[in-house]
Amino acid sequence: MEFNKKPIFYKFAIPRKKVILSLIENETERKVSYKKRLIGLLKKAEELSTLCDVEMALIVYSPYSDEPKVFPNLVVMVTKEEFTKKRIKKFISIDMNLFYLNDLSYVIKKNILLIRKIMKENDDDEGSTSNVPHAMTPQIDPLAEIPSMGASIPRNNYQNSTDIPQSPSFIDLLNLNDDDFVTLLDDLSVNNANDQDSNPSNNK
Amino acid sequence: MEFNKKPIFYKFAIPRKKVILSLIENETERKVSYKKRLIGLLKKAEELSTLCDVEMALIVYSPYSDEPKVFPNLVVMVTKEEFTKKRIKKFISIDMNLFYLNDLSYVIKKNILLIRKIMKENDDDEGSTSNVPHAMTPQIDPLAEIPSMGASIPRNNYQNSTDIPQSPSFIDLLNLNDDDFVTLLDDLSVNNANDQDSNPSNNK
DNA sequence: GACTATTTATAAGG
DNA sequence: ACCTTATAAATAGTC
Repeated sequence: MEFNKKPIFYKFAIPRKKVILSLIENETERKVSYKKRLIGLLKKAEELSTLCDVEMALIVYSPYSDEPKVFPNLVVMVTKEEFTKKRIKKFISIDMNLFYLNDLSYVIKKNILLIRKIMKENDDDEGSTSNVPHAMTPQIDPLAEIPSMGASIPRNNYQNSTDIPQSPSFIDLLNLNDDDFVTLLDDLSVNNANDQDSNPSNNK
Repeated sequence: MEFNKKPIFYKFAIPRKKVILSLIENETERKVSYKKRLIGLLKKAEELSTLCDVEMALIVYSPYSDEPKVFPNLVVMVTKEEFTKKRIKKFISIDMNLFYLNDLSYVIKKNILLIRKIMKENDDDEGSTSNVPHAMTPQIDPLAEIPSMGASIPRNNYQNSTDIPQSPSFIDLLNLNDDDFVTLLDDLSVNNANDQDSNPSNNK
């Protein structure tokens, strides 16, 4: 609490009531509480977003306004693909952060599923015009744990590094220009991929 | 704070640092903070939803999990139409609340815009097959202030009332069965309706 | 995961 | 509706 304000003492500023988690019956009280708590919620959302570098969308519909309150200010429908694109770009150019491997694993799994789907369609058509050679057939289960590369990639502070010694093919995968990258994600038509965390330490 | 726990004193439980609103550089610290603050944010969201009876959607994408954290638990894309449908049903069956008139004004404006749009299309086609007679042409600007009926409708506690004495045509409008009601909203194809609050006291 | 000192949010009153 | 303050609630740092 700040002490640089004038110390006027109010006789009855005594909110000692614990918050009871049920609808506030009084309408005026409810609207006042809504306004205060909306500000608080938006602040908390902004703090989480800033402090922990996560993407989020918050939409609040109230009877007090025609238009919903939206965070962030731009109405963006945040999808996992959009989030992952942003994050991996950040990951490539700024810092090699082990936690981000979860995002990469997401992309890899999505792409394996896509390849599988294309191959299955070709098999169903008895097709020979596949743009995915059968030789590429993955012998691993796309839903199985993808071996974490984190343990073998030491923490480093390379900026825009193109010559990280470990896992060159892995880096090749990341070394995409923007168009390639967008294509990589945007072509994904596999939904409900039944994703599971490949990192057991991840919290759901 | 609870006092029914054993009073063990920790020598260094001293979080006297003010929160600095910038990315937490230390990764472990960041993840710990994320977990705590996510719980806090979800709690705040639930409280606001319960206490003030608003609809909301919260989606948080983090690098710590493949799947986003979503509130409420069911992934529902909350639209103004969905929100308004729920709220007006509540409004009709539970309580005549002046604040909800804002929602009704939203529906009315949307429908006026729809009628206008249909008429305009018919005019463009020089059509004679309109399902909206030209006699219904509204002479009012749909974006103009819709007169608030709040002032003339006294607070009442009628339950499922079908004979509220005031504004019978207004009540007729509300007296829809579920199918009619869904149709009323679902047929709306007018987007970007440039809505404005009809009630000056509404906060944006 | 647990705990607590402190900061932060907010209910009630002006 | 905005300002203030006392208290409740959240959480940073530590074990």
